[in-house]
Amino acid sequence: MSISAERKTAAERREAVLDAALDEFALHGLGGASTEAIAAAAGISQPYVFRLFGTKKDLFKAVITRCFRETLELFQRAAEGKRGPEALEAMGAAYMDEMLPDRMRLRGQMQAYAACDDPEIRDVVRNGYGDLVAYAERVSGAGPPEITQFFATGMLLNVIASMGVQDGGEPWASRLLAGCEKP
Amino acid sequence: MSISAERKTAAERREAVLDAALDEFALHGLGGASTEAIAAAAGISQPYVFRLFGTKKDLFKAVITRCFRETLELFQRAAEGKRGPEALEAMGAAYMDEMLPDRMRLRGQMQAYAACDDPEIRDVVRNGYGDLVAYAERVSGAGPPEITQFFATGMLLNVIASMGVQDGGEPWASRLLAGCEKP
DNA sequence: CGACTTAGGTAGTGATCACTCACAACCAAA
DNA sequence: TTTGGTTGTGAGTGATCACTACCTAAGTCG
Repeated sequence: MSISAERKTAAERREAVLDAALDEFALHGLGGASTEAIAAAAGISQPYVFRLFGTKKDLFKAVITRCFRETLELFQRAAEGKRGPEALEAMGAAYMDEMLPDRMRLRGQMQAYAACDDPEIRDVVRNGYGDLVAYAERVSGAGPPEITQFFATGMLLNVIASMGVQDGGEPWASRLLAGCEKP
Repeated sequence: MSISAERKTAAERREAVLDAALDEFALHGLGGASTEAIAAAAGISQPYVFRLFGTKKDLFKAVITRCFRETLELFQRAAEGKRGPEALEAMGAAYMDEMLPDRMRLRGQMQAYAACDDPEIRDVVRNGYGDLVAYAERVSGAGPPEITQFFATGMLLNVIASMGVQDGGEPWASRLLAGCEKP
């Protein structure tokens, strides 16, 4: 090491790389992201990124896997002790409060959907999203119309946030957002 | 030219490049797309792509601009002569029939949302999407709850198609799709 | 036939890319 | 103190990248 920075466990480094990679992938996508930039942001050398994750695509998969897992945990925390429609409502509120403000996570999610042409990535996304749907169905006991509406609204919110029109600048966006509240 | 292929007008070449670029961008994103591949698919040399469009990003913007315009035209054709809720319904049906099967257009759309960190691209996407919303509101006369549901459902369909789970392979996806039909 | 515009190519630019290899420094246990 | 696993880097590798400078051939019009 250059000046002998402190040694950390590989697990800690992996977390740091995942954090840095989320930002880089979120901003530039799988193809546009630079492993050099990820390494620099994580505070390690670029070869060590490959030592820890093997491949850029593998790193991407690890990032979105963690992302989906954290979203599922967010849902679980929000719905804890609740059942039926109010569980769904709590999950939606938690999503709006904690997920939507996190621009990097949001963009990272969009990059994951966009990269679904690759079969390996598609599998990760499928599993992650499927788990979210399964959990929502199970904890709420709701059927197609409500569950679909729940996830459709979430998807629209993602895109609105991606476009950055959630701050009242565009009247049509404000109207779309108003329609997201349950009647 | 190598063997003297036929000369075309610049406008024709531009269309060919836009077609090729849609595929390439849809599959690999803005950062991951190769102008070399686009040129090859369009049947011209790579420098001529730059002569016609200036920059890779400019080409990307041109692709998504055309994409949004064609979607708007699809809506207009579907809603022709109709007003109120049945206009919205016709637009939704047209979207499912003509847009969803076109995987490249779908993925291209997702790539556009994903690339919205760039302000120039964000502007194009904002305008394109805003036009769609404005038209839907105007022709249907509907307010926030219906319009929001319309676009939220469309967004969910895009993602389901991106994940490739619309063919009945995943039960949870089939349930989500079932919820997309109007009650 | 020239003169001018437009369509299109060849050849190359430096930069950046993901990824590899060999090696070094640290730490723990025998 | 040696030994061996773990953490980490320096220095490259060829490939590919977006983009440019310059040239040529084809149509068009006098």
